[in-house]
Amino acid sequence: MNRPFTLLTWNVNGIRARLDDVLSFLAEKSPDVACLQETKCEDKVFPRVPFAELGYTVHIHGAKGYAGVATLSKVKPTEVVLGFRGGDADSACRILNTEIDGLRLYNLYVPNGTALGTEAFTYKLAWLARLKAELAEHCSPAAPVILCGDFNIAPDERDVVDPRALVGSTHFSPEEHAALRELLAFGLQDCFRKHDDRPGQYTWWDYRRADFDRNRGMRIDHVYASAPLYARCESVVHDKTPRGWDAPSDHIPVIASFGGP
DNA sequence: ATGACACGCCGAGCGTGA
Repeated sequence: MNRPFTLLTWNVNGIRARLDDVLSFLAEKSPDVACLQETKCEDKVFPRVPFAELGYTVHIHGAKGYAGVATLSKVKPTEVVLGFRGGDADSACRILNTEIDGLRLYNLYVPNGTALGTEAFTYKLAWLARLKAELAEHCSPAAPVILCGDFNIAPDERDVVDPRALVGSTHFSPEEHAALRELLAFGLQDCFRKHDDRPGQYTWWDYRRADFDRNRGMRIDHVYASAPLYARCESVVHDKTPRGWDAPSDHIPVIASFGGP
């Protein structure tokens, strides 16, 4: 991407349940690339056509009723990899790895982890370690690389309401923080924190207890960039507008803007 | 402390989410 571009990442919590929201948001913001998570549908029923009509090439990696990722781009990708490279297939449909106009873009839906001490939690940590290994083997931090999506980890105390209340809980454990640190040690930086050091800047709020109205959420949707792109990042916006629409996703869209090289 | 919302499974609660 040897020109300015914008990138959207959004956990939509069901693309069919959120189709009108996503289409109107894309039509208004017109990002060059859009990474969607939790599409929750098989590829054969993914609503490709309306996105194509907005000018996007559509790549999807989905499964029935659960998880699923989609990457939409105005420029057609030169490479598309579903899941991890090599080894067993990413049957959970959590990774869509594309190369778009020289940009290596990982659209990620990191496993939830459920609770500390569960198999799902072990899987989450192993999944992050495997991603780190793949980056080390196949990518260079000197190249333009972006990892974005729903990481299901709040990086630090500014990204949660009450750190003490989360002791022993998933999404904010020392183990998850270590796994994220290890992944980012590849050579990636948090684009949001380049521009904003305030606490309480969340991207997800539970539907229950009126948590959105009380701003009781977490910042778990992130855009991480390698040095050459981090330097070009001009803004990262958490757009709360769609959360005010009828029957919204529990996550809001995050839009990162990058200037020219 | 517990439960609280929502989605998609298919036609009712249930698994999952975070």
